[in-house]
This record gives sequence, C-alpha cells and structure tokens, in this order.
Amino acid sequence: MPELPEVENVRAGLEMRLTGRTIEKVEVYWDNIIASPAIDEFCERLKGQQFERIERRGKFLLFFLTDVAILSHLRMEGKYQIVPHATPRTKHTHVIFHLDYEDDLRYLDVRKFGRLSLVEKSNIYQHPSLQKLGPEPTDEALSVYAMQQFLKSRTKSIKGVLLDQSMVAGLGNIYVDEVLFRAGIHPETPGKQVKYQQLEILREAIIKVMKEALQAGGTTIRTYANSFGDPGHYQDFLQVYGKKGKPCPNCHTPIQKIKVAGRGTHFCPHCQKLPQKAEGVTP
DNA sequence: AACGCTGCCTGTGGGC
DNA sequence: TGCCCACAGGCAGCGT
Repeated sequence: MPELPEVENVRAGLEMRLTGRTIEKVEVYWDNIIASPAIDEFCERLKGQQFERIERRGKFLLFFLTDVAILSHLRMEGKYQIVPHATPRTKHTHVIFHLDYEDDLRYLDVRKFGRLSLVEKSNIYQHPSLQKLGPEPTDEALSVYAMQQFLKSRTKSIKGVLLDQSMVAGLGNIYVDEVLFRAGIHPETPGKQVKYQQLEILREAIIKVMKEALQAGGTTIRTYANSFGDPGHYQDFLQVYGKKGKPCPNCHTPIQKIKVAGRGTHFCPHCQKLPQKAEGVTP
C-alpha cells in the first residue's frame, strides 16, 4: 500500500516524465474512480491541458496543469504508468490520459479504491481532504509541542491517531507499526497517555523512518512499483511489520500480531508495554 | 469535538 | 486437490 515514501517516489518519477506534456483526450473505464466532477466534465476540461508540476501532500498527489489541477489518491493499490498508445489495456486500467507523442498516462487499480478529482488550481489546498491533514513528517513541520496539544483530548489508541492523518500526514499501517516499535510505545496506548518524553522519541522515529524509506525507494510488500515499474527496498529494513512469530530485533521475544483500530498490528510485547494504571498501588 | 461504524473493491490464502 | 469465505485496508460519509 503506497504511503508517503512510495507516493513521493511516484511523484518524482511522474514530474520528471510529464512536465511539459499535453493531455489530448481522457477515457474513464470505471466511473467511481472519478470522485468529482461528473465524468464528462472531468474529461472535457482536461483536454489540451499541459502538465506544469506535480506536488505531494501526505499521501495525495497534486497535478498542476495549465488551468486546472487533479487531486489523486492511490489508496491501497493505485498505480500510474506511462506507456505507448498501442500498449494493450489490462483489466485493471481504469483511466487513460492520452498524451502527445503517442504516449498514455494510465491509472491502474486492482481494488478500485483510488480516487481522482478535478479541482481549481487556486483553491486546491482548501479541498476538504487536504484541510484535514496534519503537518508533513519533517523536522521543520512536525513539532513535539503540536503533537502534545493534539493528543491532550484523544482517548483513542496512538495507532488509531497515527493512521487518521490529522496529527501527522503520510503514515499508513506499515510505517505506523514500525515507528511505534522504534519509539517503544504499545500501539493500544491511549493518545493522551503518551508521555512527553516518549513523544520526542516518537517524533524522531517518524521523521527518520520516513526519510530512510524514501531513500530506499519505498516498501514493496505485494505489488507497489513507481511509475517506472521499479519496486522499493525498505521491506528489507522492516523490524516488526509482517514479522509475526519472528524474534524481536532487540530482545528476541516473538513479535505479536493483534488488531488495533481495525487493522492488523505488529509489535513486541516486551519492548512496547502499555502504561500501568496508578490505582492499585499498595499504601 | 471526538469517535466508531459502514461502504467501496478484488485477490489471496486458510480451513476443510 | 478444490472450493468457499473471511480477510486485507485508506478514506469519505454518516450517526451518536
């Protein structure tokens, strides 16, 4: 599943290859992929538009064209590829942007969970999906103080908080398990019970893991590939995700898999303990 | 305000 | 071996 490092990799590849290219025609083969506007308007307004630049915010891709912009989320299995017009369309190809010079930009998605929206360039950052996002997981944007303020009123698990994108943007199920392991925090710890000192460690872990995964070209568990079709390599550095029953890299206790916030969750029961309640202390 | 549930989807793999 | 069904999961939308 593409999370921030994978999406950033896709962004860089697409920007390199699409800048200056013109869309001649758009074909949509699965209507629900287009969140808005209506299919006809989506296709019509993109005709003749030229790619200027491609940005990323959290796990969203922002394509800036001559007059309009496209907001794109890959969700679980979305992929972009650039191929010659003549390439046969596979059954998982749902949108084809016909470009100049006999090429296509194609959107593929086995699960059909991904979404594309055509939006006005001037107010793309006012889009509700982007408004909900917390800061980027970088040294400059993410502060311990803001995390502490955010968590003050949160009773739900720290894993649930990290998945919902509003405290910090870009992490998904894999990287949440990895950063909580590195910070020594049990995934079920209620948000408000994470101590300030642990938050400092968590912030560092988030920034470090995102940076390392980006440099490794992302994580390929099943199917992820960038726009060149290349897989990532960060799966070789995962410490807990997908390691159920394997020894913890720190203490050799078997990694456990449980369900937290409705998601498969991997952690070390020895290195990641729930905070103890104050009650029950003998006088 | 914060939380939890449901719908969207199809390929995979565990159980029998 | 082959069939069936539960499961996987990010986000939007909605109810509480």
